[in-house]
Amino acid sequence: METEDAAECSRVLAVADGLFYAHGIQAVGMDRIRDAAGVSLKRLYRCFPSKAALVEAYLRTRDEWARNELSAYLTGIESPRERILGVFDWLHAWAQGADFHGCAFLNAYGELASGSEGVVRAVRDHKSALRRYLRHLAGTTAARDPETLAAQLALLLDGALSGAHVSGTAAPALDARAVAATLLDASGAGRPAPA
Amino acid sequence: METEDAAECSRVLAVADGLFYAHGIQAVGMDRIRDAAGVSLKRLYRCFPSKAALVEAYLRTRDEWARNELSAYLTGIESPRERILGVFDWLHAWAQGADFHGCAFLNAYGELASGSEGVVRAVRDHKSALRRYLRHLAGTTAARDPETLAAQLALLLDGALSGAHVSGTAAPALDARAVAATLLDASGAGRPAPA
DNA sequence: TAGTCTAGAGAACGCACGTTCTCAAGCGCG
DNA sequence: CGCGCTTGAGAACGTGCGTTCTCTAGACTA
Repeated sequence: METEDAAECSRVLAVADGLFYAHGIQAVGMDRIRDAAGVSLKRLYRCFPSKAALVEAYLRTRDEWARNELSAYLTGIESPRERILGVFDWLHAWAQGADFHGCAFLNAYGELASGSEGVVRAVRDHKSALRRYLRHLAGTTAARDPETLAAQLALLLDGALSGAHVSGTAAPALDARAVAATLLDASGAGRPAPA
Repeated sequence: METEDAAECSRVLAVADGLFYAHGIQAVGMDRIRDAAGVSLKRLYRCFPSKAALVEAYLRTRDEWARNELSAYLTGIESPRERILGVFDWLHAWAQGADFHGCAFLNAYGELASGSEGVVRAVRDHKSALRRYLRHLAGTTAARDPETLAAQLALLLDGALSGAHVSGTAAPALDARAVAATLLDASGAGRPAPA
């Protein structure tokens, strides 16, 4: 029953994740989550003591999801340059899906930044984790200044996410890819990584 | 009284603009706007028949404000290249101000996209107007593909706005400026504009 | 079988907020 | 002076929603 509870809570979280991401957090009430998950409110509140707790769990889930998806997508790509460009290919593929609704973190930030300290923390944590990952990727190239390169790539990612979301097309991901290629060319990243 | 009414409505709009932008649209109720503007609810509703109408007026105001500010900032800069880089200098200056809270349109989109057709239209109108302006600036350079350059600059702008908002620093604007410089160098924009 | 404990379904509560209504005060006009 | 119209301030209403409470039905135990 311990494990049953955990499984149920996971299912609730998965349902909430889908609804929050698709329709926004404020637009989805606890009743709707209850109906979609097929549990009673009592059980729902046993899993997550408040909507705020559920929202934070949702953001943690999204963070893990994005990082797992991205690193899985990049697995097997040998060239550092191609791995970085692959970030934008991944985004392009994601943005083409019918279930794409932009960056869950930027959305949550816009909805709840004023009034929820936990959300602000979760968003910043996610962005800095992503930044570290890009820094890591930049470090595998011969770029003269990997830190700056990572900041610029993060910028492109945010811009492409916003642009794709608002415009409803995946084109900004390709624009961002082209910009990244230009940056890599200009940064000296074309040469093999230093020892 | 015609003009008095108009002046009062303008004042209401200015107050609403400040509150909406600083705290978010959902977080600011009509009562708060009434108190801050010092008018009765009746007069408020005479100026704007609903909160939705007020929000749309707010977005139109912001659109005009941003475009006027930007073009004023760029006035007098002769070099096409410097004018484009100036866009990011302007953003950097804006983002350093205490009253900076990111892009009003991206914020509104995140808050209200699901459930307000008018907001979606206003956001897209603003973004495409900005895009046309960047396209115009790109056209004054010798860039081989001004359309693509404009798309890339728009991307940088969105990314820098998001990044500056979430991080609470103006640094992303400078990152974006550096990327823009690299793009201009790579696009052939350094040469004088073609006849 | 009788008693007790649990869980589920949904009603109920409290609050926030957009919008409308009430009521009284002020002011022009016959 | 007296009548009606407008205005302002705030109460009131309806709704939505997060959270809690109630009531009933079933299961387990002695």
